[in-house]
Amino acid sequence: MRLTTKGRFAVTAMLDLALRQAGGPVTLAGISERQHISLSYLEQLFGKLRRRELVDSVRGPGGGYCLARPASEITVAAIICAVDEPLDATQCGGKENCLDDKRCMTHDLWASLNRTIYDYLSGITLARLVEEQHEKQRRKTECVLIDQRHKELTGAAPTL
Amino acid sequence: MRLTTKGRFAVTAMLDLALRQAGGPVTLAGISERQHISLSYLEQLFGKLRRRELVDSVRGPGGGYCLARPASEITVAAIICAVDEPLDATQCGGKENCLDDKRCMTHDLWASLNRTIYDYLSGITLARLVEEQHEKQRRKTECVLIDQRHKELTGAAPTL
DNA sequence: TTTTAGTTGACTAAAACAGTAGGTTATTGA
DNA sequence: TCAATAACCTACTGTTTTAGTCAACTAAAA
Repeated sequence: MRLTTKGRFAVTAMLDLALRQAGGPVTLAGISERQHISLSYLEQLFGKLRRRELVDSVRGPGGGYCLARPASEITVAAIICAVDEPLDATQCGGKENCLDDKRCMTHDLWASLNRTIYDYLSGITLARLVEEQHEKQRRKTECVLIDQRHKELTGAAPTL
Repeated sequence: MRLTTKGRFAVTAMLDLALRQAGGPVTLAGISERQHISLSYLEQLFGKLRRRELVDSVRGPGGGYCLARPASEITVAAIICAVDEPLDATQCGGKENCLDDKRCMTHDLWASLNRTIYDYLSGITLARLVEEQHEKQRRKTECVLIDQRHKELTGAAPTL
């Protein structure tokens, strides 16, 4: 499993989508604006995400993309694998033809590393990321409320 | 932390070095031949490894490279970080200037992912890889001996 | 039928990857 | 002292990936 910025873009975009899909299909133009990812690049990424059936598309006005499955069934690993297509892992592609009297030391190392990363990312769903995001939002709101209350008590006019 | 084949080359080369350094400095030419990595590419990689003080060099005939520290104190993470220089992690480089009213969702995700991978690779030392390699060798030798013994018992001439 | 928005393909600049070429310096040992 | 060895260094090459642009097209809604 390769780890580059491409995967991060895809995850960021999917998270944005997950956070907003309650209000119907989400347009790439919107994601592009909010997350500062070029529209055309998003088009490429979502082409792959659609082919891997992680998202569904709706054309025409009011259209956009929705998650093809519940957010709880979409993992970060799946997203990264979808866009980072050649998940080259051990050079010899799992086969042990990297031999030459030594049979490719580090083969086991990379296979194992790959597994660890994949397992970790397979355990993280979009649903969980959404929840964390909401949690963060909640904490922020709380601070604002406490701040307002404090100002009321100390006689200052509450800020709009 | 980025994960590409470059890091794998470096780890493979360092493992080769660790396995042979008992017999004095190891030449890049030797590593190049055994591991099928181009000599000039190795020179680039070892330039970085030397600057990060993971290896020491000895010039002149009989020279080569040695580990700068005991193999038990050199981790795979250190090797990868040494050659994959820009260990760009969260785009915003750890700072939270990726804000824009949302403060870069996925920031936490990537920081956390990065940590997981780094921690995993920090737990793997060259010494452990060397040990695993020896273990593998031992098993292979065992098989050969058993095979010879079997042939002796069944009357076949032992193979040279 | 015009607007919206996805779909596709070709193309591009810049960076990273992997390797090449050609030189220099330091050390050894003949 | 001189030749061989091997590290060291710089610049250059070709390929792939990254990130993005552009233009044409299709489906659906208003």
